[in-house]
Amino acid sequence: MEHKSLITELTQGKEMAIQLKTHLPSPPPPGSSPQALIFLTEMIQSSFENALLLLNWNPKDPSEEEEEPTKNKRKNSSRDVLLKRRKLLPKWTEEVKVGSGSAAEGPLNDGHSWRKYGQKDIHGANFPRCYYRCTHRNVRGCLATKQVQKSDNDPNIFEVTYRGQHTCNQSANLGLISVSNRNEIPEETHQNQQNPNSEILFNFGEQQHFGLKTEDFDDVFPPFCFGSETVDEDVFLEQMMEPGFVADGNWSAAAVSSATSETAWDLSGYGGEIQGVQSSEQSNMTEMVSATTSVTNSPIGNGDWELSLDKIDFDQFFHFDRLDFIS
DNA sequence: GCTATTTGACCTGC
DNA sequence: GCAGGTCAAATAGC
Repeated sequence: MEHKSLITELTQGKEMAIQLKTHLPSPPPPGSSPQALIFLTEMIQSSFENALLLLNWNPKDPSEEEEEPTKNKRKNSSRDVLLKRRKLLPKWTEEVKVGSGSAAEGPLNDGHSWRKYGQKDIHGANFPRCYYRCTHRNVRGCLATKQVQKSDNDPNIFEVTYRGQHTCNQSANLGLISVSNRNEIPEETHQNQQNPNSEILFNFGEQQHFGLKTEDFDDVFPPFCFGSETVDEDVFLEQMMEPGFVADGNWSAAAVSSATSETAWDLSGYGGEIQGVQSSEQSNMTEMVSATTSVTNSPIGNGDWELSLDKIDFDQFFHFDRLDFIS
């Protein structure tokens, strides 16, 4: 009953977010970019959708418990729904290079706790693919999964495909994240020409909302924790709306930059063994993940902004999939 | 005893 | 029919 009311409320919230998007002023208010407004409304909508997803998933849903246990649980319709939802989850790929002699056979510690649930020999691949899901899946309904497979070309390289966002709010102890302004990186440097100190690149496949092929950096930028404090999302949203935050394309740098020229990726989560990561196609996000940092063009690239960022923990549903939004 | 891993079976999409 | 992805019972490790 309570559960149902909650779903009703969330559904209404989602619908209102959709309506809000349709009522966005055109042209946008001074100082605001249309992309930013659309992005925000979609963020709101996304949050509601994820909340609904979590509620529907709840394994303790009485309606599910009442179901007669059948021999073949895979026929369960709720399970089918879950599988369909899972298919729609954002997906991206990283290539992680590990040092020789490392314990890389494991799930590659990326700050989240994973539980292996399967391994499969892949046709045409020299190495099997391992399947991991979030340890907190049963407890918190976190649908995040990842697949780890050794590269055929280089056994030291693991292709890690993430799917879904962590809804368990695990705190990945990744530290500073430095991101460069895509506008400041020559096109030819978008791939494999990142700062050698921070060679973690990404492959973002599948879904595109705004064009940029990444959906979720929750793992890549695990919940965007800058410091130990929790997010003040309002502060972030408010500042994100500042003129120039989006319009000049510096938002990403400002949002996740430590404003330092040093490599800011704290890869200790990978056991400190990451030596480099290679990117393949569609690395639209590679420009966002660079050691090179420059936010000088951005009004938020000042000390005050950095200070406020110390408290920012990006919303777990924050989607960096807005190319138009960035450009 | 609890938790994680292994592995064969099952399901789904192409 | 095949390949990829997931489930879940069996097993191992603590």
